[in-house]
Parts: sequence; structure tokens; C-alpha cells
Amino acid sequence: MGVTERRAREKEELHDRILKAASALFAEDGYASVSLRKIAERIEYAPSTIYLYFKDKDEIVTSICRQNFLLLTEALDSILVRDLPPLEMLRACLRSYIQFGLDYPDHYVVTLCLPEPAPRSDRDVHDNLSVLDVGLSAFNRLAGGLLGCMQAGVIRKADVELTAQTTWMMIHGITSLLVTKSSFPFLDRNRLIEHYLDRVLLSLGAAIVPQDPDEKIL
Amino acid sequence: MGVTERRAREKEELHDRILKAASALFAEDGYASVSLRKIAERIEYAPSTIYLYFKDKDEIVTSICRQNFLLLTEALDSILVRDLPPLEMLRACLRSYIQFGLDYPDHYVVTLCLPEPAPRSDRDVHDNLSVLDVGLSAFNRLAGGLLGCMQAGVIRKADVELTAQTTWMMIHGITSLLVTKSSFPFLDRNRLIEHYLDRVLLSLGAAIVPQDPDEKIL
Amino acid sequence: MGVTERRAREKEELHDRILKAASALFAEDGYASVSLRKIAERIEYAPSTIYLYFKDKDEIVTSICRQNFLLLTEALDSILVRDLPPLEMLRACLRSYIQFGLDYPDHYVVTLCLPEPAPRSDRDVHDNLSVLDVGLSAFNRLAGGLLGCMQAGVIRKADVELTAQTTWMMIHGITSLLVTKSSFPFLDRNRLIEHYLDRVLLSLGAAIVPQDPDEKIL
Amino acid sequence: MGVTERRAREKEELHDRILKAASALFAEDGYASVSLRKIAERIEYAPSTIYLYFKDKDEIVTSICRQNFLLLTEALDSILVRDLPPLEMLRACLRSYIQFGLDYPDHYVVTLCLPEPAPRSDRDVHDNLSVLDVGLSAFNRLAGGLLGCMQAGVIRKADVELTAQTTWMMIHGITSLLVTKSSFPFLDRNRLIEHYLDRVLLSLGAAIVPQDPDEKIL
DNA sequence: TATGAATGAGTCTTCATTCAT
DNA sequence: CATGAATGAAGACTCATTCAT
Repeated sequence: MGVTERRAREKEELHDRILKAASALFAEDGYASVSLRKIAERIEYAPSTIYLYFKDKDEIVTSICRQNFLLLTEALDSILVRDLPPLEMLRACLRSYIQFGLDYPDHYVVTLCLPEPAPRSDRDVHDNLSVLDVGLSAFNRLAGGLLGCMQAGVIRKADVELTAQTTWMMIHGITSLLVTKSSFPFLDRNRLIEHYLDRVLLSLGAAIVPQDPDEKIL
Repeated sequence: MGVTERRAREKEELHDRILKAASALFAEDGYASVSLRKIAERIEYAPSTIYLYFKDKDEIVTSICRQNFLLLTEALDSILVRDLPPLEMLRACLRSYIQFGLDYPDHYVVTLCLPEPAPRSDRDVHDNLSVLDVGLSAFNRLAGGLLGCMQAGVIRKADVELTAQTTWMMIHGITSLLVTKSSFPFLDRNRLIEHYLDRVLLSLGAAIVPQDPDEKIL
Repeated sequence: MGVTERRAREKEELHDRILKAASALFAEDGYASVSLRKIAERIEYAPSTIYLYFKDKDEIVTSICRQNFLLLTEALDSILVRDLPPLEMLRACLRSYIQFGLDYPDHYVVTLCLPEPAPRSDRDVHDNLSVLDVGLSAFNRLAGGLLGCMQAGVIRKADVELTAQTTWMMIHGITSLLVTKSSFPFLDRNRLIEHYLDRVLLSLGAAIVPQDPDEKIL
Repeated sequence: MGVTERRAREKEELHDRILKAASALFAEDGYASVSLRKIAERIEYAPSTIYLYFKDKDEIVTSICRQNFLLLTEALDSILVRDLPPLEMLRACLRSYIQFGLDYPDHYVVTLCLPEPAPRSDRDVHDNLSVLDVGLSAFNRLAGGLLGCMQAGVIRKADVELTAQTTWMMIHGITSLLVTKSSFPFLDRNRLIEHYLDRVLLSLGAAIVPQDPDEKIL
């Protein structure tokens, strides 16, 4: 009994170590230079060993994406459980999303910035769907927050799906650029983010007055 | 003299042909499958010849980015020369930006979605800067349009740079997601874009009434 | 005792299942794509388990050859038990041989077309011999049929061994080519076979008149 | 000029060395164990260098087959130019075919015994055809010899194509078995071959009396 | 008896790059 | 100016096999 348990635990451990190594490689060298070889070297196993845990390279990437979306979902959930006024909660969610990208830039890139790989086999279709499923659960948190605001009357009533999609697009805009174009001479990051959030909420019809501490009009 | 001139012209011609070939490969096979070999094959020169015009592969990518920004700049300019009311002109510019991404998805990805390569040598720093320069000239068109609107009083007066950066981020949000996540179940593209533009303008304080043809409230 | 017996029976069962799986893989994917992995997967045992029953991959191949010759022997026997005139019986045997190859093309290839593996160890020598033993018993059926014809006076009397070997070679000629070179523009298969059988019998001195339904002289 | 010539010569030399190395590997280790790596090692070049001369592994195999058929064709031609009586010429051709297999056993196996690889791409189709073309030119020598005999009235008149195909099958039968099953206790090779040729000619209706020096009747 | 884990050697292939010419 | 030849490193992946349990 104990043996079986230990085996299972060890198996899972290695599974995780592979993912962590791959993730770290993303962070260090970027997506393009992640290879099974390097992953193997990093965990000090033979390259072929990885195939005992993952069917192929895509499955590793897919796994990382899934894991990553879960992290995001959790981050959003930790906000949703708090007892905040709807608009503040929405703003906190959006801010949290941005922060998530800043915290895990390479994961964010892998998951949300890179183009989808052209699906070749049936498996790919299936995997993409399952990644999408996890992704959607994060997306739904956002939609929920928006719905709450509409019902509370603090933002304009509108098609929820449409609003959710466009809000996601907006929030992705700042996140992806901050993450991928770090050498662009962006203004002060916090100022930028808060102003951006103001604008997003304004675009939802929220009755807020945009305030920029460093405002230099014109 | 004539000889020297012709030589110079020929030199530049090949330089351009290389870039065009690379660009076409991006468009056809995606970024990942662009290789010096394929570029060389397409222009019917030896792979090694390319090294007479570009230091290495990165330099080609960088060059393409530069070229690409120019295309975008031209597209924007062709709108700016038209005699439109400020707000309409701004909206047309934003729409044109999105359309640019949809028209040249791989170029858009290479230029604006992929993370910047980690600079290793001095050259990289220089090149990145010069790409940025060209990028900035596109960015400035946008800033100009915004300034025009502010001066005309059709949008809220605010820090132009801040407004320009955040507006670009917004418009990049929808463009990048439409381009990279084509399998996501987005709503009807035109509806999405027009609604998005409404929101962007609203977030700028424009006095418009968002109208969604398929509106299903709540 | 009962336990020991059951154990022995089970042991033999798995042994056979391995061979059957390997054989089926030959038939489905061709020789080249047979691997211990796939065999194991098919019988739902671990790859390493196979090593309890076979020393290595070669031993499996060898075993299949043995089994296969038995099938052929049985096919021939089922003809020999019938009460046919000698010449007809011989012709039926030859036709049955060809049909055997057409029915089990991959097995035929493995057994009779591929070159013998270079023997490296003592075991190989032994195994090859034992394969030959089984093969010989099939071969002997043929010799028996020929002897019967000679004794009945329907074919020329000659050295039986010599006649048997050359007859086998002849019949192998058509079988192997039909099996391995299916893209060659062979004439109608049945016409070809019957004509071939005519010629084989003629070459044995049988008093037959070759008849080709589609004959176009010269 | 001299440079260009030398280059071309060197290029062809390496091309040939690759083919020879591959051919030798066939001869030593059998078809299955030929790999680009081993070829490269043998000619003391980097594996990737081979790709400058051959598109892929299949092209090497195909090239060898082509070369091989040419050798066979030449061997047959060298007989056809001799001024022999038709039947003797035919017999010499057939004997030469067998001898060709015995002289180049591994080439014979690769070309004529192994099953055709399943074509995957358009290229394969093309290559197979061109191999077939070369193969057919060898086959046509045989058909020519048969036709000559028919016209001379020394063998039975019959459909030439049918006769040629079945004659090839016969001659392939002895050749392939002698080559691939060298451990089978075949009778004395020369005796076997001459008896076999007697039988082949008899099956064509030639008026010969089979004579076996070691004849032990019954 | 059976296996799960692991491996190392091996497969074909592509690539960016160098260098003598 | 242009190239042909060559390479070494790297890519993903498969395989037969071993061994502790």
C-alpha cells in the first residue's frame, strides 16, 4: 500500500517538476527556445523520460496553459469572495488581471499573446478545447463581475457577452503590451494602469471622474 | 559614376527583395517557419548571400518590423489627409488600425504581439531603438488625432501622451486577440469592432450614444 | 498439481497472445512498424513482461516464422487429404501456396522474402535451425505431392529433392512478386496464376496443353 | 573554368561515395540498419552534408535501385549483343539474371525482394515511377529475348507480355531464394541453376531434354 | 509473475552560420 | 558580389532493453 502511494506521489512530483522546468524556461529564454532537451537537462533526466509523462511537446505547453489559467481564476476568485461594492470589485478584478500578467509575463505570453498553433491532429482540437474550457472559466469570472455591476445599476446595461468580450479585449491590451514591449517608453506604470482602469470603467458607463495625479492638460 | 549608382541601386534592390520574401513567408507560413534557407530559395539566391545584406536572422526580423510600421503609418496618413470631422477621423484611424492587423495578421503578430527578443549585443540595442523610432512615428499619428479631438472639444482634455498610450493599448487589445485567438468564439466581428470603438470613444469622454444593432439588454 | 498445470497453461497462453499480437501487427502495419511497445500495448501488458517470454525481439520474429510455416503446412494438408488425381492435387497444392501468400502477405514476406538475419549468437543458429525444421515439414508436403505424381507417371521421373527445391523456387517466384511488388502492372491475377501453374506443370513434364483464355498469340 | 570542372567532379565524387557507402551498408548490415548517420560516419562527413546531395533517405535508396537496375540492364545487353542462337541467348540471359542476384545479393534484395514502401507524398509516386522505368528497361530485354525465340520458332508462341511476366517471376524465384535463404540446405548451386533453367525453357515449350549430371531417379 | 520507471542510443531532419573561392 | 560546400548543434521523437520492486 505504502509503496503504491509513494510511487504515485513520486510520479506526480516528476510531472510537476517537468512543468516547472518548462515554465522556468519560458521565463528565462522565451517560448521559442523551450525544448524537450533543455527541460530534460534541467530536471536531470533523460529526454525520453519526459515522454512517460507527456505525450509530446504540445501537451506540455497545453498543461502549462491550463495550470496558468487556474492561477488566474484563483486570483480573480480571491477578489470575488471579498465583500466589495460592485464597481470596486470590478475594478479590482481588472487590476488583478493586469497584475497577473505582470507577475507571470512569460506565462501570459504563452497563453494569451502567441498565436494559436495550427491544429494538425484530432488531439490538438481536443486539447485546444480543454484549454479553452479552463480559459473560459476565468473569462466567466469577469462576465459575472460585469453582470453584478449592471444589476446594481452602476454601469450601463448592455449585452453581457458583448460587454465581457470587449472588456477582456481592453484589459488584454494593456497587459500584453506592458508584458511584451517592456522597452517602449511607457509612462509610469501605476499611473498608466489606473488611468486605463478609469477609461475602461468610463467606457462601461460608470459614473466616475477620471483623476490623474500627474495630469498635465494638453 | 553611373556604375557606382547602378551598383548601389542593385544593392538596395536585393536588400528589399530579401525583406519582401521574408515578409511573404511570414504571411504564408507564419513566423516560426521562416528560415534563411526559405528566404534564399524564394529570391533565388544562395543562403549565404543574405549575410552580405543582413548580419543575421534577427536583423531581418527587425527590418521587417520597421517596414511594417511604415505600412501602418501610411494607412493612417491616408485617413488623416481626408477632411473629416475630428471624432470621425479618430474613429476611422482606430478602425484602420484594427483592419491593418486583420489584413496582415502575421506581420502584426511579429511586430506587436511577440515579446521583444532579449538583447544580447550592442547591435540589438541599436536596432531595437531604431524600430521604436519608426514605431513611434505611427504612434504619433494617433497622438495627433487625439490632440485634434481635444482641441476641437469633442473629447475630454487630458495628458496627450497618457491618452495616446492608453488608446493604443485599447486598440491593440482587440486587434491582437482577433488575430491570435481566431478559434475563440468571438461574437460577430463587425458588431464587436463597432461596439469596441464606441467604448474607446466613450472612454475618451466623447459624447456619443453607444448603439449596438443586436442589443439584447441583460 | 492443479496449480502448476494452470500456471503452465497460463504461461503458454500469454506466449501465444504475444505471437498473435505481433502477427496481427505485421498484417496491419507491415514488418517495419512492429515494436515491442505496440505488441505490449495490444495485449495490454507491460513491455517488459514480454521479456519473460521471449529473450528479445528477434526471438519473436523467429517464433512467428515457425507458427507461420505451420499454417502453410495445414493448408497443404487440407488438400492432401482430399482424394484427387495426382496432378490435380499437385496443382491445387501449388495454387494453395500462392493463395497463402496472398492471404497473409506480411507473414509471407517476413518468413520467406526477407533475408535471414545475420546470426550473432549461438541462440540464433539454434533458432534458425528450428525454423528450418518447421519449414521443411511444409516443404516435404510438396515433395510428397511431386513423388505421388512421379509414381503415377503423370510427370517426368527425376531426383525428387531437386525437383522439389526447384518447384518451390518457381512457386515462390510468383508469390513473392505478387506480394511485394503490388504496384507493378501485372496482368490479370487469375490469368497470370493459371498460366504460371500451366508452365510449372509443363516444366515437370506433365502432359498438359497450356490454355490461356485471353491468348493473343505474338 | 578549371575550377568549375573540378568542383563538379568533386561534387559527383561525393555523390557516388555516399551511394557506395549506403550500398556497402546494405551488404554488411542489411537494409534495415542503414541510417544516414552510419553513411555519414563511413564517408567521414557530417550527417547533414548528405542532405546537400540527397533530399532524404528514400532518395538514396531510390538512387541505389536505379543504379542497380542499370547494372542488370548492362549485363543483359552484353549478352544480347553476342551472336548466339535464340534459345542459347535466352538461357544466357536468364543465367545472367541469376548471377546478377548472386553477385549483388543485397542490392537484389533491396530492389526486388523487399516490399515497396507505402508511398506517402507526391514525390514518392514520382520516384517510384522513375525506378519502375529503369526496371522496365531491364524487363524489356527479357521480353525481347523471348520474342526472338518465338519468332525463331524455338519456343511456343504465346502472349509476349504474359510470357515475359511469368518468366521473370520464375527467374526471380530461384534468385531471391538463393540470395535470401542461404542457410537452407539447397543442393549444389550450379546443378540447381542448370536444372532450373532447363525447366524454365521446357515450360516455354522449348524442345530440350533436361539433363541432370547427378540424376538419381526417384 | 509482472511492471513501472528510466534510459541511452538511435531515428530523420532543419537550421543558422562560416569560409574558401 | 556571390556562392557552394560543409558543418555542428539542435530539433522532436521512438525504440529495445534493464532493473528494482
